[in-house]
Amino acid sequence: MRPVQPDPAANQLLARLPRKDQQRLLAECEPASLAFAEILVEPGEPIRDVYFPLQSFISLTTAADQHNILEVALVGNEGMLGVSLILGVDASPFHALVQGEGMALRLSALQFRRQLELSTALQRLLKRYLFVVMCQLTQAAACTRFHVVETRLARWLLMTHDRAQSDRFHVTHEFLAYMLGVRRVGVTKAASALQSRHLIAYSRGDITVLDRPGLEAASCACYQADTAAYTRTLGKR
Amino acid sequence: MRPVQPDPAANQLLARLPRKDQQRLLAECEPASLAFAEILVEPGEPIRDVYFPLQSFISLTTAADQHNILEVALVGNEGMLGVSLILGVDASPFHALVQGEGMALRLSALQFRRQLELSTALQRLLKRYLFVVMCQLTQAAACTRFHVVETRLARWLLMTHDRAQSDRFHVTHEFLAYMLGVRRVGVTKAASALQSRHLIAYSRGDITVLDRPGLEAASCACYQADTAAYTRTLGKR
DNA sequence: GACAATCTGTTCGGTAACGAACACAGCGCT
DNA sequence: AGCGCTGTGTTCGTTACCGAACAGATTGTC
Repeated sequence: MRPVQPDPAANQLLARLPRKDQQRLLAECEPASLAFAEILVEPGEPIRDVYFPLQSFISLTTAADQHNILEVALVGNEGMLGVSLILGVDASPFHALVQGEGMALRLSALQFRRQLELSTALQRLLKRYLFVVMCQLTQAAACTRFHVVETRLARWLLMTHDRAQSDRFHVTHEFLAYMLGVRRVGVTKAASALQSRHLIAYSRGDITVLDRPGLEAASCACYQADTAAYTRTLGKR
Repeated sequence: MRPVQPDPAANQLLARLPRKDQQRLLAECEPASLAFAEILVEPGEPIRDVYFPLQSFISLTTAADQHNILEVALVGNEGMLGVSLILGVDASPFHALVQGEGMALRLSALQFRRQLELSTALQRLLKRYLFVVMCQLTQAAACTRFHVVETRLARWLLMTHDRAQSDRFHVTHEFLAYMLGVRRVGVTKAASALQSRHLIAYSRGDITVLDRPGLEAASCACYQADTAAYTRTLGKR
């Protein structure tokens, strides 16, 4: 199914690099297959590798305390994991957990730093991406505070839909509850509401997006705000 | 009361710069007196000036929608306003609103960018500070989600206490409610709980911290997490 | 001293979450 | 066929917060 030699343009950040810088970076990258629920980084721990997701996508989460977890951002083929390295800090503020399995391009922290020194275009691009991540963190804080589970769920599904590059993906209510920082019961209620409106369908962890525009209408403006920040800072394509 | 020629070391970031870089930067700075409730930046708008607070401090807020506002970070003499410029983006993800009036050192965006080019030490320092801000945003998201008003209020008071450099500062319940994203009634209830435990005293907008250790015990671990992230990434003093 | 403005305290009914527990249904395994 | 695991649905009582409204208390102004 998957290309043996992954297409670099499958990652939107890489695709935005000038040919020369792109090739130099790709020469150092190795394809990595990310398994579901794999933990790539833990906060405090030094970042060993950075990842440019192709079909995979990764949740960034934080813990308020032992049992209270919250997803604060999602990284798919539009971004990268390990941006904090460009700030000269080799730690991560988040947990990083594979949400959607698939391929990514991997680079050691050392190699990555060397590539950064060699390419001002790469620096420039990733700094701008980091700005987008900051916008997303900010948005996440406000959204989580003010919006009800159902609209937050709709938003989450949209974000995942974008990154899964498929109308179907695998997530249980239990897992969603974990990401949204609510009880499983709350997710079940919200999800069945969306289902009864024929926006999604699900069964035993398989979620299908049926009506994308409807889902956008059911979500809060935070989704639009995120994508707008992305295109505004990084440009249209 | 205030020094005519402000002491640069009153800002902890500036104090961390090597003598030479510090002097070059200070030569370009002009002292600015920030008035309460002054708006320094709005999201989307280009950043005209950056500020290094001395005794003043500034709230960074975001809006989920028209009437739902939330503070996501606080900038005092330990930080600066306008960090996003180091990412090569001259927009801000937040509103910036003066919380505590007082002096700050101001620099135009243009001058600031020039200083950045001249000083790798400044770059290095501010990148690390930006990392700290990311940690704070993350923490804010989780704290806002999971912790009750009373502990969040305690945390807010501690953060402000640090930056006000005084046991007393002026904030009404109304304003606090705005920052914490809750109703004024909720703040009144939480505040009177803290007061009845003799941790704080207040009257018509004047809040006095009576028992700092007690307040720390009443707040969530998020406060410690924030300060820990700061000292961990920027070093002890 | 009267008045207005600001700040704080209290009340009401309503709601969206919470924790805990249990019921059941689909699926794979032997 | 029977069993167990995983995922979903539902219920119970409880809690923290909501919006709205009003009451009192302090302060500054004329």
